[in-house]
Amino acid sequence: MRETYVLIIAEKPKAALRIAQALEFKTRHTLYGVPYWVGVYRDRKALIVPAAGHLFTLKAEEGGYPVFKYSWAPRHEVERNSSYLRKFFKIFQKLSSNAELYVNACDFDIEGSVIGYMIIKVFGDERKAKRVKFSSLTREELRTAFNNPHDLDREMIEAGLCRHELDWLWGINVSRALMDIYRTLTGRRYVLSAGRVQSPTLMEVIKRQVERDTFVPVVSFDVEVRIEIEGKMFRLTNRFPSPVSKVRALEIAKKLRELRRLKLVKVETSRRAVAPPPPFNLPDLQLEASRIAGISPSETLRIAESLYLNSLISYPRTNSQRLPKDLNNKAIVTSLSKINVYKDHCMRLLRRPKLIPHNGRKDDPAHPAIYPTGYIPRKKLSKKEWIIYDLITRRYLSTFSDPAEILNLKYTLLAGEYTFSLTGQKIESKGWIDIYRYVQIKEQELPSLQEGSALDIASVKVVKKYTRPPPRYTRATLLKWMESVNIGTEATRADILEVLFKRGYFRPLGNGIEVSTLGMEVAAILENYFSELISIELTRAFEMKMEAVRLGKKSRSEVVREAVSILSPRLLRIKDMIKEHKLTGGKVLEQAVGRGINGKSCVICGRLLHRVVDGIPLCKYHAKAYESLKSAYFIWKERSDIDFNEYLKAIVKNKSTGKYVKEVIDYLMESGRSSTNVHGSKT
DNA sequence: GCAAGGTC
Repeated sequence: MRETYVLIIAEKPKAALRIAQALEFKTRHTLYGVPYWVGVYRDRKALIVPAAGHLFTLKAEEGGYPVFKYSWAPRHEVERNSSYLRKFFKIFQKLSSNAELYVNACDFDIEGSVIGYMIIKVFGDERKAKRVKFSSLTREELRTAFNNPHDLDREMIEAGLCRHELDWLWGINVSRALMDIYRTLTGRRYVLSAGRVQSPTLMEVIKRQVERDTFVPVVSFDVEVRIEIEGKMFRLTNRFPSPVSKVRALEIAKKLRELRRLKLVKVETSRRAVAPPPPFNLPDLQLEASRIAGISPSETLRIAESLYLNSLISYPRTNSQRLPKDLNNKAIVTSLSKINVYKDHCMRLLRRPKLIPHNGRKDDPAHPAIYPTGYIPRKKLSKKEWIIYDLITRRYLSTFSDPAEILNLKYTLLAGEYTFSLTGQKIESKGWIDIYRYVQIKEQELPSLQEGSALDIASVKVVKKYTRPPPRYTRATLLKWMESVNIGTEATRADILEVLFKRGYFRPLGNGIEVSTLGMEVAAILENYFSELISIELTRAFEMKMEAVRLGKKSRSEVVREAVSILSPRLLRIKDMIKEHKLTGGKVLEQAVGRGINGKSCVICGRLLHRVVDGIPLCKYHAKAYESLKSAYFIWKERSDIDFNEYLKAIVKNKSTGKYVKEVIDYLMESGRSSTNVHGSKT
């Protein structure tokens, strides 16, 4: 009889190594190029074999849509660029035949449950399977987990399978429907897509873009007072409510000019300590790499991945801002001191009795914050690899460093009933900023003045200010938004953004993102026919259903049936619409994507008519722009008393004015409506 | 070909 053994399934090679170390499995073998470890577990021979994430995926059983038939298939057979998975598939195929027991030791989350379960289901025996549960890969936790193996976590597996199925059902069906619509409209095949994460992200960027494009800057007036001390001019900060209107601002300016002098009524100094930032999690790293070096989030992940595979940094796909408790920071810092640029700072740190990191709040059950391993790069890193490595290392070193000490000096000045302040700021000790030098603290030195002294007002100016639209999204800020609403994961967000570019929904515009006409049209279809898919609420609903499945309160098939019952009629409705479009040679689909049709279009852009405002037929964007234009005029008039025509002229040349607003103004001017006060009375 | 989720 052949010797049998326990087969321990790890999620990835790195985890397999850590488990092997914790369980003291000393023998390392390789099969098909995949490492595995042999040792003794609970008095039995055991093997620890790694997967590489999901080895199986869902595959459609038929073309067309609605499609509700799918099955699990090996990923290397289904997906392009997944051939590296073949060797992992083969090692489980080979080593499963003599296994007497299977232990799923993948990360303790729903995906880990699925990764291990699918291997057991395909190659092994579900009846002879156990699950170990640990939330970090530390020796103590792993040993405890392996000493307390649980039965297979059925509900968790069901929840995981359910997540896969729901994402697949929505994603594949809606994508296929979109492609069908565009093939009918244009006669050409485009790859289009929609999904639980990508579609709400598209909508968010559109929302912001429409806000910007329909934005009308609002004017306000303020006074600016300057004083001159020792030949230098200083602008004072007003400590009284802004006058807002032109009349009021002129009044205040006049009074201040008459008063001519200010009295220094209070001198305050204060010291502020700015604590070092926490070590990086992936979103923070992506944001900083973008801010400092202009590297996109997906490229940052790719580079971090390669640094990780070369053992230079720890696991990068983490949301944690906390370093592991048992990390030997002294050894790492000692090692980093061999790299010239870090030498001095490392030496300073090493003189301390203890290195205590300034950990952040965010945590991740599976992995700690990103840190350099102390391993010195053997080959020369590429320029960008070095930037990322350097960022991570400096951030890591800074987190043990002293706070930055900032000295503030504040003067409070009085002229009549008006209070002003003037503040200076000086860095007294740089602390962590010395090593993490990407943080700028503005310094302003003030001449020293005595309380009670009188100062001449050098100038009083009435200034015009305008409100500004919210900024355009960039890859980095959009990634941060996804994180804030909790859609996608550390590993997938950046890739999903790239998908939106690849589909042609997004285009780069400067540093920012612009949504294309195609993106807007796809969004229109989603809004009209699959409204659930465009809000993050679908994710929330998924989460609640997963939770119900995980608690055994609902079955997977029940949840899947619900999804099918929502999707099915809508998909059929799309099919009907396409049929009707073809039959009538009609405009059905044009309307569905928001394009105007005969007698129902915007006079400005030709998009689908939304509303007739003041006798002008407008699409939803120009209608919104027109409304903003009208309501902002009330405020403008109150603050600066100009007529509508002057107002339009001022708005049209303001660079914050949205493009739809400018188009509305052009239309009003050309059609001769601008001289008519939109509120009814002639100007 | 289409999702989102793991990881090389």
